[in-house]
Amino acid sequence: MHLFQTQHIKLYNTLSGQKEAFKPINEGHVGMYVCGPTVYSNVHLGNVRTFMSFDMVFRYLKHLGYKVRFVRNITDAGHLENDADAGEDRIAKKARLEEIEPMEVVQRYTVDFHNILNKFNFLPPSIEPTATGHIIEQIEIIKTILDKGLAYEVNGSVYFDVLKYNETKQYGILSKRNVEDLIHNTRELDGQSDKKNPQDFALWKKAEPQHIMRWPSPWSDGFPGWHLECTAMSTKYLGDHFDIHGGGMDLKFPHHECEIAQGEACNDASPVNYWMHANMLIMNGKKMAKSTGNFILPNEIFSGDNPHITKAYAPSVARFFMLQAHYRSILDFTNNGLLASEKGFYRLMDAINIMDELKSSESSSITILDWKQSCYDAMNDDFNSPILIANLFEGVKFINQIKEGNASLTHDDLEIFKATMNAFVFDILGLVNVTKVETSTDKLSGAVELLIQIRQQARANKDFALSDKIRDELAEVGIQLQDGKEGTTFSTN
RNA sequence: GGCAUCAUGGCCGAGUGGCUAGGCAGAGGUCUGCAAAACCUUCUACAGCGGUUCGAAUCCGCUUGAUGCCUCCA
Repeated sequence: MHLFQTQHIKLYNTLSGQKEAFKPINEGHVGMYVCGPTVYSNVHLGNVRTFMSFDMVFRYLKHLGYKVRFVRNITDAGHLENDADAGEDRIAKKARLEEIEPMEVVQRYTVDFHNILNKFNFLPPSIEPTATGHIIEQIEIIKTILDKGLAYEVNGSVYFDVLKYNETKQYGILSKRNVEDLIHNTRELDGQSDKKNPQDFALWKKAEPQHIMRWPSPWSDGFPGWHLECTAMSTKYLGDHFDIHGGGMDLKFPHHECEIAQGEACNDASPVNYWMHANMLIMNGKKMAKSTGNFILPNEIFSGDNPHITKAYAPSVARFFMLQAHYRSILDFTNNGLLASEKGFYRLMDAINIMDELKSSESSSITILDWKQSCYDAMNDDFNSPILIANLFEGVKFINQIKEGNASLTHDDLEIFKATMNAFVFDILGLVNVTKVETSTDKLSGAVELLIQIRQQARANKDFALSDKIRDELAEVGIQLQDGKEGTTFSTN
C-alpha cells in the first residue's frame, strides 16, 4: 500500500491552463525532467527558487511512494547571446574574459551550483546529464527531423522550419501564441539571413573559426542549438513520452515551445503530459537576472554581504521564505520579508525541538488525523506549500498547548503527530533544524544547565541583579532562557 | 506594440460565489520578581467602474497598474 493510492495530486498544467488530476503513464512511476542551469556564472537566488520548487515536488512525489526518475541537466555547451547567426556564446565569452578554457568555466560553475544546492539541502536528481555529453543523440534527432522534412540546412547550419511544422501541428500551443502574431511582432535582427523565417530556430550551428566548443557533424563542425539538448536528454532517459517537464516561467517561450515542436516532429506525439512552470523571484519589484545586475547570490545571503539585506540568513531561512509563497506566484525578495520568515522559521523549529518531551494522555482533544489530512490536502492541491506551512503552524500551536496542559493526545495520536510534523518539515519541505544541531552539543548543554541552576539559586535569594545578568549575557551570545511552569529551558537562534 | 499572468489588511503571502488562511508587526489579558517565550482575546482586506446573481473580494466586461515573455535567461 502506497500513499499515492490514497493521496491524489492535482497539478496545474501550463498546457491546459488548469489544474488536472495527476495520473502517471506507468502507475507508481514518475518521469520528471527539469531544465537545469547554464553554467557560465554563479547560480543566483532566482535560479535557486525554480530548482527548489521542483526539489519540493520531487520530495513530495517520493514521500507518496512514487518511484521517481528525476532528470535535471547541466547546460555546458555554449549558446549564442542572441539568436542571430553571428555572436559569441556565453561560456566562450567568460572563458576569454577569465583567460581559461571553456570547460574550466563549465567545471567551476558546475561545482558552485552543486555547492549552493547542497547548502539549501537539495536532494540530488536521479540523473544529471550534460549537453556536451549528448552531442551524438542531438545529431541523431536532427537527422530525424530533416528526414521528416521539418528542418533545412543552410551553409552548414540546420534550422527547424516553424511554418512547415505549423501546417500540421500547432506551434505556440504551450505559450498560447499563434505564428501569425509572432511574425507580426518579430523584431528586426541583424544577421538572420540564413533563416527562411525569423521564427525558425537553430538545431545545429556551424562554428565560426574562433569558436572553441565544436563538434563534427554531417553538416559542419559546429554545435547544437539550445533547445535540442533538453529534447535529447529528456527522451533518452525518460522515453519519448514522459510525465512531467518543469522549468522557469521564462523558459516557456521559446525554449519549451521548441521542445514540444522537436518532440512532435520526431514522434508525432506530444512529448510531455504535464508542463509545470515555476514563477520568477523578483527583488524590490524587478526581475532578478544576471543580465540586469538586479540579483543576489546565495552566498551573499549566508554572509549578509549584500546591500539589499541587513544581516546574514541561514540557508533554511531562505528556503522557508521561498516555500512560504506558492511556486506559481511571483515572489518579491525583500529584507523585511526575510526577517518575518526568519522569526516564523525559528518559532517552528523551537516547537519541534520540544516535541519529544511532550507527554501523552488518556484521551485526545485534537482530531489529529483530520489535521494530518489537511497537510496532505495542501500539497495535493498543486503543491501548495504556503497552506501546508499554515497547517504546520497549527501543529506548533498543538505542541505548545500540549506542553502547557491545554490540549492532549493519546500515545498513538502523539506518535502520528510527531511523525507527520517531521515528514512534512524535514522530508518534504527539506528544511534543516539548525537550532537542534547547535543545542545538541552536550558540553554546551551542560554549561548552560549549570548557569540555569546558578540563576535559579540567585532568584531564590532574590538576587535579581545576578539572575538578570546571567539571562541577559547568555542572550547576547545567542542563548535564550525560557522560564516555564516546569523549570527553565533554553534555545539558541 | 503583441501575448500571458497577476492586482488581497501596516508588511509578506494563501484561498474561496454565502462560513477563521497562516507568518511578521500592533492592541488587551494570563503567566513572571521583571522580562522573554508560550497561551487566550482582538483590530485593519480583497485596485477602480459597470454587469450576472437571492448573494461576489470570488464569475463576466471595461479601466488602471504590475510582472514575465516576444533576443540569452530559472
